Amino acid sequence: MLLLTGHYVGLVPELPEVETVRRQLVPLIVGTRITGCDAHPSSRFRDATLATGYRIHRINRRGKYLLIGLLPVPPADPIPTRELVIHLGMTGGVSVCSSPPNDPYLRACWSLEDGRYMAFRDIRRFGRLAVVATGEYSLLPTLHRLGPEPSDPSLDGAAFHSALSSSRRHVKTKLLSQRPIAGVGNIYADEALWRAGINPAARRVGRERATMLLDSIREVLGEALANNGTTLRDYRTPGGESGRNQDRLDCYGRGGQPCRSCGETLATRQLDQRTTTWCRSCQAR
DNA sequence: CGGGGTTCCTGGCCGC
DNA sequence: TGCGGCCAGGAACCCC
Repeated sequence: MLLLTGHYVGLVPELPEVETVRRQLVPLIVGTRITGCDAHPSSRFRDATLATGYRIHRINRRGKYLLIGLLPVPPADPIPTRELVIHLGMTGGVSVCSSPPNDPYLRACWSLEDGRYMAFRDIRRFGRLAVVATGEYSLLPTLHRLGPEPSDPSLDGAAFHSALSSSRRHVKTKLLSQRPIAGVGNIYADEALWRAGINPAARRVGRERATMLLDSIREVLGEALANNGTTLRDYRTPGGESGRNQDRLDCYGRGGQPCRSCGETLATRQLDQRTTTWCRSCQAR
């Protein structure tokens, strides 16, 4: 029987979805030792085998990256801890199951000491994983230079405004870069910009509006997390439920439909190679 | 070092 | 019904 945690198909996992997966995984695998691994030969996945022999002692998250803490067995001194870093990409998902999965999209499968398996499946292979020395992220440039977590109390309006002011790129593109703040992808960028009334193509955002945008990002991500994430197609939690946030989206995916604030038809266009939906009236330049 | 463009993938969907 | 073509999209990567 397959127990799925974060089995995403056609969904872009952003911070709330990755955090949902993290919370589901903690009680299932923390404390367990990895005894073996089969991995897809692609450089995106073959590092999975390097986790063999380690014990999983914690699961953290930074932005959209899952950070699975590994302790050597037996413990060494000093302890050379490592981390299994997983990015779900667009269609990646992690599952824990009691028999070997038979799945054409399986990219890595770790056997656990208690006879279970942890599997990473990823239809489109946009995900990737790596095993690194703890905190050593130089081979993962986006993680290496990742902005603060939305929950970071030191991230205030002034700091966010400063981070947004360091270049003249479109504000939405800066959000997607993961530099001003970690974990925002296309869905929640559109949602937060709509809520804050900021045009996605703005290149300068004043101090006051930057504070509003930061508040909107925190609200949007928090509400999505409370709803177990956004399901656009086939995401299922271990109990087989969908996330519930897709019904709450006000902007993303609603191009051509009326703005829920003013009634104007929402517009859609490509902005820096990303589909972008916004309200020409509420989010005027 | 920043920014712009390209690439990786495949199921789902649309139109003929 | 079948099929070609297009779309979604995070982040690495390459080049200027």
